[in-house]
Amino acid sequence: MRPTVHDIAAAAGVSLATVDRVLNQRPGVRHVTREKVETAIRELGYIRDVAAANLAKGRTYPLVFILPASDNSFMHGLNAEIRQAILRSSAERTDIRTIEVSAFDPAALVSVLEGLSQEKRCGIAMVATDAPEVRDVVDRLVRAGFSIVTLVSDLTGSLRHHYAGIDNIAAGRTAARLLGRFLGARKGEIAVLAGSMLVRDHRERLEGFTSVIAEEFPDLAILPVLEGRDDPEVAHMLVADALSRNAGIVGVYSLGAGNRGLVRALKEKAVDRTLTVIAHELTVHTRAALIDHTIDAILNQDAGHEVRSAIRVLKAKADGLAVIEAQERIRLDIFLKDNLP
Amino acid sequence: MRPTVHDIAAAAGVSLATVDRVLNQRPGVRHVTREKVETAIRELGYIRDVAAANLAKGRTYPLVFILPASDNSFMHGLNAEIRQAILRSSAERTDIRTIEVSAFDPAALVSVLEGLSQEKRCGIAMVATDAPEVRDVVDRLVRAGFSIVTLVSDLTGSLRHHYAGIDNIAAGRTAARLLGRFLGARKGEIAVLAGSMLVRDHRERLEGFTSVIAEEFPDLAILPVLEGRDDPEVAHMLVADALSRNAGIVGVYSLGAGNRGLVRALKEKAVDRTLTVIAHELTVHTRAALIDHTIDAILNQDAGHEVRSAIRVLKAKADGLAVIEAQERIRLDIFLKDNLP
DNA sequence: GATTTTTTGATTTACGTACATCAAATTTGG
DNA sequence: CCAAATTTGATGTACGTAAATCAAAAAATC
Repeated sequence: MRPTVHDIAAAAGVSLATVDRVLNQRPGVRHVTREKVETAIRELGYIRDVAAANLAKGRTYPLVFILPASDNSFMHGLNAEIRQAILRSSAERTDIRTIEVSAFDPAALVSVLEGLSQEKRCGIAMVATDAPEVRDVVDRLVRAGFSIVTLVSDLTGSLRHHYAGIDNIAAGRTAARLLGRFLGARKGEIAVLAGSMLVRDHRERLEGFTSVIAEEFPDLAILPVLEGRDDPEVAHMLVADALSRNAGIVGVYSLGAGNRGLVRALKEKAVDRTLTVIAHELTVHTRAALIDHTIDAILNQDAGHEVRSAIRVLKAKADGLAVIEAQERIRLDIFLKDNLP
Repeated sequence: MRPTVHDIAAAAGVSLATVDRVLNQRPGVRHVTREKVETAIRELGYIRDVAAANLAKGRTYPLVFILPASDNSFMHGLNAEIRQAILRSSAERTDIRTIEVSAFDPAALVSVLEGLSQEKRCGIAMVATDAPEVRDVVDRLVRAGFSIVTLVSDLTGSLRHHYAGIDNIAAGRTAARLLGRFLGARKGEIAVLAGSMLVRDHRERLEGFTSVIAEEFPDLAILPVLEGRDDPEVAHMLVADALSRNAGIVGVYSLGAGNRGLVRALKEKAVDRTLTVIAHELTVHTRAALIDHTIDAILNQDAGHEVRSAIRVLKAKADGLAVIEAQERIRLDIFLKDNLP
């Protein structure tokens, strides 16, 4: 049987009340006594029964999700997963709130975070916009005792506790290798469709992609990046235009959202030529395109996993517990038409 | 706040004791009274607080893992993950035991299961050997109230509650498409290395593989399957022999274990020719081979996820709770050298 | 050494559920 | 209508922890 507070009290030769004071860092314990108790805790390998503690405290975990107000399938999916999590919140003792901020807008994000810093402590999961002022508020919040995980897009160099998202450089590299290998000996040009080069995850994907193409597939040339702003209409226009004007395009890498427009452009302009296409994010549109061979492979991050992982990590941080690292690694899913879920 | 037993009692106009009798299906409640309580439960949307209930009961979840005594990296990994789970068992209230049975031996598996049927109820996670007599015991155990999930290898047609493993047909199909696309226009023969055609997952992978090759890559011919019995030495011998005798081999699909032998054979016999190789299971050997380009892609199932998923499902079944389906889907991981974990 | 302050102990209640006991009420059978 | 059987209520204890109160002991201050 695992030891209880009673065992600790007995082992340390103190009363239950003192053990409680130590465990919950309440004042009024001499240094030496505190040490005795801490030694007993270590030696007996005591671990607080979180379930019992939560029951006694009537505890809930206040969590806030901060999301960009972007109108694309991926963000809708992420929202849906958060709603699912809210449905489970009574069983999981969470109390989840979501806040939308305008996309690509560091100032808006900063003001929301500053608002939170005035409130009582909570766990924060945020899709980070990569800017120094954001980093600063995040660091301040962490120092003030908030737990923060970045979601989908990271904020490297900050004190955030965890990143629940894929390795975007690896994703770009993987896309490049798949494209290169699928094209085999073919030479030609590659069109790259991104959302915006202001977003870190898109920059990283592109970085990974270009470096592998350059290193290992010298016969392929990458055309200037098309920035579709994750908008299907813009994406359609840009891709259709590129395909019309450049007959040497043999492959397309779409590393952002707005793939509905991409697919439409491909069906209009690329019926006659055999293009190899890799896109990000599994949605109804990309899924259909994968099945009808318009797209050859889809790289995906599982929004459900990301949300559940963020919640698990934030709860664990709030309790000062360790997480199972391997469980929280968000994997890059590669879908061909044969392994669709 | 979620409703408690007290709320149910008040709403149904009965005492706490009666609610308790209904909830824990104890005798001594008239039919009409039971209905009243059940109505109140439904109307208030009462859900038992599992944490509090487990605390009160001092409950632990007795779980048994039944594994084949196979000496390969994958099974070692699976074992390691179970040991990790055992380390967490006090926090998760599990009481995990593992039983080894000789591999590919339905009779041995049946006798272990029959032994368990004599003991008190528990949750069972088993690597199934696909045989009618196994199906029969499993069905009997399920009817007797045991929860059963199959692990890695399924037992379709049985009453098992859940399968924690990948879709092996999809895995085979995916391997075929990757190999076909990587080979591009090249024609030639494909060597397939399996463990044993007596194992369901290997049969299914082969089935998926051959069907996609036949449908979509008619220029590729599949050679008779090499059965390496998941043994590195046998695998080495078979693959080396095949490569020596057949100059037309352009690709290899290794759908079982024993890849250490495969890699050795490839390095000896295939230095001069450009083979495309797809293998299953990420181990130290396949990982190194992926990095040095001996292998082109690795298909993997995450043993850690499988074990954790099996445990979550068995616990949920024991409590009569629903599982998050999407969370329990075991995905086929595709690793190129760029997205290794 | 007396007084104040700090530290510690003892005890209680609570969280939501399980489970047991005994008494009281109700139903059933004759 | 009475006795027996069944059903229901009332109550208490337990699980492991949190949190509060008040008394007692120890340490620090003068």
